[in-house]
Amino acid sequence: MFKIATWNVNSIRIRLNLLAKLVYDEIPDVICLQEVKAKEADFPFTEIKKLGFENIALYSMPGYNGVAILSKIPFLKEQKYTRVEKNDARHISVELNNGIELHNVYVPAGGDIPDANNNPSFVHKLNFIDEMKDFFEKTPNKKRIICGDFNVAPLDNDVWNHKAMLKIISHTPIEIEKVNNWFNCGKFIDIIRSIYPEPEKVYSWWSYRNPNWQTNNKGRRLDHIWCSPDIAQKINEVKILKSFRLQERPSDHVPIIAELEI
DNA sequence: ATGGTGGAAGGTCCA
Repeated sequence: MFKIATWNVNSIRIRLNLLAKLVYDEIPDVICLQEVKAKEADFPFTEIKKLGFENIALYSMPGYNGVAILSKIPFLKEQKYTRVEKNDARHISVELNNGIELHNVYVPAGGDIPDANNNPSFVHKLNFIDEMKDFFEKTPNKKRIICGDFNVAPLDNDVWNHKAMLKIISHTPIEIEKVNNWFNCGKFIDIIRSIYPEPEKVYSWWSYRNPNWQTNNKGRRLDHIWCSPDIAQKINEVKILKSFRLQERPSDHVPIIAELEI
């Protein structure tokens, strides 16, 4: 049995109490965090080790971005990746000693204007996704999990209104095409949708800017867990922990849990 | 019809 969590925490230091709740409630073996927003010297290694995660792989920078893998399972190897020629701290991987190669990815949000000619952030996002596809195409592996905040809601029911969202970054056709190319290059399985297939609406993020987020429920499924075909038939359970959005000082993303038999 | 909120920093930038 292998239990993995992925969560965009939007600052690890602010979210330590909720991280502890996640650990106590779900007892995951591995937690992938995005947007830790703390440089190495400010990262709460001691507190996280006290929660039972002795193995920590961190790729971070001051202020923005930053990804971490917290694990009860030792690492055989870890790697940080420079993406689109920026030391942006958005992609880290570890080889777990249970044979799984685990990638934790934070795809750029891409700004507000859905036009590559007028928005360098959007270009950066598109190039980032292309680079992910190239990377995974060139380095096939049969026991692989890729998870994180991809900042793209690829399916119609990953957003509250498919048609209304087509011009909103995270659901534009060009992003969806690129994410699909990435997805298809490894014949990956969308672990979340394998348990909650369309047309069910599935969201993992609700904007901070909407105080009525619960009533309006205009969420998006931006966070993903994919796996290679070899481990796909052994998915026991997937949970999207929406209650974390109701806690005091929540992240705008909620944790996602997947339990696999490996 | 632009703003709404949150976080890191201690300016504004980013989401």
